[in-house]
Amino acid sequence: MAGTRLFAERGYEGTSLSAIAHRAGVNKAMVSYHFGGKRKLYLAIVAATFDDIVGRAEELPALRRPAPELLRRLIALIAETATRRNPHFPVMMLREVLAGGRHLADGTLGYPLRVADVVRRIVERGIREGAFRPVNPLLTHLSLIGGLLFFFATAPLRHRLIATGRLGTSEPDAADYVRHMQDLLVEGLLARRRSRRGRTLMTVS
Amino acid sequence: MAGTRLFAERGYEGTSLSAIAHRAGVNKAMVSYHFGGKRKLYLAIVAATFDDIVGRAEELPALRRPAPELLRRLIALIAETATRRNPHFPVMMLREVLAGGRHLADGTLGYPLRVADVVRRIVERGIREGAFRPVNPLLTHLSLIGGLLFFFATAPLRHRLIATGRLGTSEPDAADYVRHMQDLLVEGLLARRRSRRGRTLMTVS
DNA sequence: GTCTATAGGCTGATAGAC
DNA sequence: GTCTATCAGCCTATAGAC
Repeated sequence: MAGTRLFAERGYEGTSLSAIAHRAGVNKAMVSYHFGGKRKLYLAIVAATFDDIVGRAEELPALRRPAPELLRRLIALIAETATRRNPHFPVMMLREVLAGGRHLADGTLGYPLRVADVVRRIVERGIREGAFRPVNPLLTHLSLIGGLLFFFATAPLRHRLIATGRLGTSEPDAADYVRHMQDLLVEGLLARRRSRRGRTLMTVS
Repeated sequence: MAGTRLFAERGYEGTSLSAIAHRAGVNKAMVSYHFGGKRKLYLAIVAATFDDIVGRAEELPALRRPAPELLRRLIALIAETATRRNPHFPVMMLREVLAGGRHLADGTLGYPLRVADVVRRIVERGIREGAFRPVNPLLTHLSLIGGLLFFFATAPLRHRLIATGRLGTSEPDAADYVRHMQDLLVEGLLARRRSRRGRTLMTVS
């Protein structure tokens, strides 16, 4: 889909039919003719983007593997989608949740819920099996997905900062970030005998 | 600033001067008169939003406290900003990094860098002191900030899903998420004798 | 199917009265 | 300072030729 990149880079309102038609090498009347207008084109792109990743993620809980391994697999799966299958997925997803689903029909709105459900099933299995400490699955989901989407969605900004010599390092490797998130989550959720948890510090003096 | 909420909810291109003027109860000619146009108004709002949180975060490394505590404080500080000082900060920040800094002048572009630098200094101190395992500070920064911004920026979507009865639970408490992120990060970065790390699983069969 | 031409509306900016 | 009126430009959608 030609408009995917434009919608990802500039958002729904920031992208005009003229720009899409120009990039696709056709006339802008063609876009309305084939997709029924800008809104319908956008919805088709979002659905195609989310369907792939959510469908693949939902296959994971059926595997009879230990929860920590499933969590590692889910992280790798999302990263593989973001790097190879559809580089625009993280930005599209973040743009949609930022909009609060204002653009979306009810069916499309459920995609984030389905991902949250996959994480919930994996985390609850890990707690049941004694591998994870008793942690809130929804909060785990939010930190996991948030950390992953943020990494891939901010790649263009990092490239710009690197090009102007303002980011000390070079672009971190996606595989390194996958390992980082896998280790952070699995180590951070691990059940232990003597926990050091309990310090809140919500108040900042 | 009256336009803050509109820019946060609908983005730069999705917000018109007419809408801002209407919400502020003035004429749209007034907005251009006082701020010099839509772009300058937006830049002023972004700068005001980022200045507060970045400035406060940069005071942390000067404190002579253990690194894990500083990390907990940083998380609490960002959450306090997002809940009490400026509820629109997470969405504004995410929108800007998604745009790759396209809207921003060079000075404003540096705000994310300054937050990353605070995390880097805390993490490097933790490694030096033997509290943290040798972890990449930039990757730590990305997972930390990504997880935090995602939680607060997705609150409107969650409210909508809860209102239509599609999210099983009620809205999670912000203080609970702060504790979750504090525990996840500090536990996940903790130095241990026998590490279980090393499984990559980047390839998903 | 693919194009050009155009309609009708909204945008941001500004001139000018008060 | 604050307003109304207006400008030129862009937007999406579509009618109609081929």
